[in-house]
Amino acid sequence: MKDQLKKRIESTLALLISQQSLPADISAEVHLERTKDRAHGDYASNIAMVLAKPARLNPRQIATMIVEAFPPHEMIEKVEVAGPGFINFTLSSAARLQVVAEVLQKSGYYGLSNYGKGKKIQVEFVSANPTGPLHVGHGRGAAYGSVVSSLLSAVGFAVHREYYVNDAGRQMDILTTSIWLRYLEKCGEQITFPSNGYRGDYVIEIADSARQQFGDALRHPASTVFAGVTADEPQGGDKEQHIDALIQQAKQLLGTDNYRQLFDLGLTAILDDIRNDLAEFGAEYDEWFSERSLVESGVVDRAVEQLKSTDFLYQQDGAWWFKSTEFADEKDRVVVRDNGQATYFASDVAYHLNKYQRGFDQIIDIWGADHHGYIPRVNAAMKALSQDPDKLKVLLVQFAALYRGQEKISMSTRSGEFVTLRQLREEVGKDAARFFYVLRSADQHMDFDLELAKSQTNENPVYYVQYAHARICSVFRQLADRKLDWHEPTGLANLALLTEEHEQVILTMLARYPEIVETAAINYTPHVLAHFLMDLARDFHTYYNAHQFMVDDVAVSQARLTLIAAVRQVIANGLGLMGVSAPQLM
RNA sequence: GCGCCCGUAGCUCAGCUGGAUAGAGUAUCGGUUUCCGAAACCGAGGGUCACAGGUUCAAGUCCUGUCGGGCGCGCCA
Repeated sequence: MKDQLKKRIESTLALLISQQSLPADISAEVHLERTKDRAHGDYASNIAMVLAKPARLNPRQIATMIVEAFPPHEMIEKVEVAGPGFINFTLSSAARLQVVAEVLQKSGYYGLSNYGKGKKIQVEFVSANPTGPLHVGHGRGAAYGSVVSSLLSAVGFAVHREYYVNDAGRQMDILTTSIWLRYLEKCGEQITFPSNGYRGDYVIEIADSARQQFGDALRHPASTVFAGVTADEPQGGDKEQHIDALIQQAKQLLGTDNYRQLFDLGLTAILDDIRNDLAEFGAEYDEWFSERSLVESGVVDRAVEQLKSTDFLYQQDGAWWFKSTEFADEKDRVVVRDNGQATYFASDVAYHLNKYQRGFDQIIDIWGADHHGYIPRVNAAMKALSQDPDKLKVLLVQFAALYRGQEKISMSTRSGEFVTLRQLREEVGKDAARFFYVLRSADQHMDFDLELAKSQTNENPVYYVQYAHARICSVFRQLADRKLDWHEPTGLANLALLTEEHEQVILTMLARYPEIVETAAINYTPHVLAHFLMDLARDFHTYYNAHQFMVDDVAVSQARLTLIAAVRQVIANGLGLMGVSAPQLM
């Protein structure tokens, strides 16, 4: 409808120019938008005001010319000039009503489109280090990433959801060492746990299973373990050096095979937990991509070699540096350390190069806002490797500050003092948690009040939307109880009886839904959908309170039932995209 | 110091990429149930869109500066 209108405006303009009513040398893109106020019709265009200056005419004068020359159309009831020079279009009743039949006919498919034309798009999200359970901070990325993926899929992209598993590197060594030290405690050794180790209870649980699996086979006397290890921070030493020394001890005393087995035990336990957690949260993945696989298959080394061949890599102080300042980064970055070890950045370059090579048309990374400083160097590396920088889009999700009432909760994985995503789900429920996370735009800092989210009352907007759905279901149950019937064809045939203001508002909302899905998908703004659903629910509740659906006039009754059946469908579709359930009873 | 995200009602936030009288929820106050679910609805009060300039028919929205908040700036990951 909108596109048809646009074309008609454009051809009207062309007509006016050919009649020399307007100068020939003017041009502007016709912009058409939904009106905020129903008094302004359904659509409005500002084209007359945009053309006023180049045409050297009064905007209202231009608008009047367009309106008078505008060809009549059965779908358009009236076209009029308003305000400073807007052209308002009011749709005919028939045009407004047709959405009901469309919704019911397409049912679960209503709102889907082929905007993306099957283009391959990869969405990588969460990708938290497998060094501990996911916490509520990761929850926001999980909810956001999964809804963005669903939206993109809904508008016709072939979406590939991926989790990058950082299963190589120092953090994993710290985890492995932490597990080992807890294991030694289980064996009866007296251990002073390093201040930089992972302290969560889950480490102790993994140590328990290590004990079951290995018995005392990995046991070494504490005196041997700590022999020659530099002091920890509380003892006046450096905590980083201390933990590094302990890692070396672990590798040496355990030997390669045992160390690797312990490493894998921890990795598997935590990764299984994360997988399970995300699945229960409704965040599904197509692929779990291992960093270690990149390293071990030599892909990282090849990427480094490839960089070396570009003139953007140079050697200094024994290390290899990437000249990212050539691409607007603030400083150059080390790719290979003086000890010959590739940096994390190197594997990230390799990983992103790999994404390009897999042939995605669009690559989306969803990162926590704390990684924003990382964007320029990744972009720089891709440019240096002659990849199209426009294909890569990094979306940042701002932090969710956690509150319990007025009190701010500090979060730290190392110390083990954090609220896990699992705890949150258990307390709040999946539906409320997802809706709450996605309610705010991602680039907005958000205060997540656990007390508020926990409260299973009207304070939580998800119930408001779900209630609208359940309420409609309830109407149809009542109908059956009263031995009445909903006959869809009768309803569709009598839609013209929906003349109430509330009904007109709802019709507009139903028609807007596909536009909302598209907007939300293209701009990666799922909160737009959340807000739409709240608005639609409000419009329905208002309607519900103002009018009866089961009235004596069969034609009116059937028409109204048909309308609310369409509302129910759209709410269900929208909640479905958000990964939130649409209950029939609650 | 530099970079990124912000600053809108008492509080939490929208504001459709520049449009018409800046909106919701919540909180406060007042009302609605012999009637399909009151987890709902209706009404009222509440604003210098941080501040100052600029761009134009039009600025909460764009540009510059100032102030304030969050985050990041390692041969860590």
